[in-house]
Amino acid sequence: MILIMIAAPFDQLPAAAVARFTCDAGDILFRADAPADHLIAIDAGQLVLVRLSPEGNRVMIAQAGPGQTLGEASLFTDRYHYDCVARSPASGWRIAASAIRAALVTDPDFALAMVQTLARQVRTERLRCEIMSIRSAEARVLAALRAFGQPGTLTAFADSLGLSQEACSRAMAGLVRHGRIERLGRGRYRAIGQG
Amino acid sequence: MILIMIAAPFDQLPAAAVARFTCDAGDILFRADAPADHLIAIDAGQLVLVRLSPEGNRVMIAQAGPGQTLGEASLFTDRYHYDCVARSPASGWRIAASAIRAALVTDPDFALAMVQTLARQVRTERLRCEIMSIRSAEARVLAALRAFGQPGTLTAFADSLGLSQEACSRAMAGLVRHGRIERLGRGRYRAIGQG
DNA sequence: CGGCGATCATGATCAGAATCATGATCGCAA
DNA sequence: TTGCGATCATGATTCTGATCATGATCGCCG
Repeated sequence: MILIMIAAPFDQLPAAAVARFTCDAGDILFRADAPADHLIAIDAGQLVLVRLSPEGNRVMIAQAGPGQTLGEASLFTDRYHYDCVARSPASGWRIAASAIRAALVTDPDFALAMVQTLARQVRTERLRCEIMSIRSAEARVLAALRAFGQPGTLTAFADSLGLSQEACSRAMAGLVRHGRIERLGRGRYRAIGQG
Repeated sequence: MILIMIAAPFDQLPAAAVARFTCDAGDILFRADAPADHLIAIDAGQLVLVRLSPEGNRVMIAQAGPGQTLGEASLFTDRYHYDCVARSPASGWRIAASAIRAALVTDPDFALAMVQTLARQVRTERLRCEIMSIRSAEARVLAALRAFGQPGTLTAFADSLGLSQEACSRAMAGLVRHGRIERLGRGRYRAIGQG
């Protein structure tokens, strides 16, 4: 038998509240305007939230990988506000929003852990907003590398910063020249002195 | 007697857990490495979190205004990691972290309200990120006006979008010309068909 | 009322990012 | 191994927004 652990705080929920999923790149986990009845915890792969801007452009809201969750807002709204799409083959858990709401009022430990998870998410999103308000491409890329590292491809990284792939690539090259970051390989970079 | 309401969910806490504060621009609400024993709910003004970068520059981590909270990390860590500084005259409440932790495990309604508040903040910040990734100044301003309206001055609005004041003003003028938004007065605009 | 600082509007110029174009490199699969 | 599509790197050009400069308008207070 294979045991696959589900990440905190959802390991405290009854087994009936969670369902395993696996998917391929391009699969849609949920769509905007669909009933928001579950959130998603990722074990492997990369998922992204995308939304169409009024002009019809696809805009990335967030990208998440192993250990992260998407769709927390579904707990208190009745419809999703964005599409959740797999960027690569991925697996994880769908967690019933109703079970989470129930556990919040009956399980103090779960409530504490849930608040902690959400507080971290707020902090991360605020940080992303501040980074995106940095004008210079090099400074923005450096700040993002220090804060989050480079989770996926260079193109996806550029998207998440509101930069074109070319501007991001050039900024990386400049930062390497100035000794602020190191190049791990083609399209893979890391801030100096970080894991 | 003057009654000043404290925002949900903190209105459910005992009175001893909250303390009113007012401060001037530049005042420091808490410092990095100080004991993290409270979080801050803002009634008026703008507060920012700043940290020193490896180069020694002051880097803004987050900014928050009326209705938002700062310092949620105090719930789970024993020291602050950033300075909290007032960018303008501000007022609000200091809320004891210990009281929040206690209420989370003893008061199911409070736990629900707290999670709801945080989930909404996550959604709002994600929306901000989405809007900031819109390239065109006019499209970005239009999206922000539709999503949030224009809360304060034009300059502050421009800042929150990562635009210069001049670019924002020009974008507003262009949107008015194209009939997408209406001008309520000098420096005050609104998306067509919104309150 | 008149003065003054803050905010907004707008023109001119410039820097830098987007875009277009092209070649290099990688990963995967036949 | 070879071929091919995806990704990355980089040059050339365009164009948008930042910046600088200036004037207009507003709110406030004496």
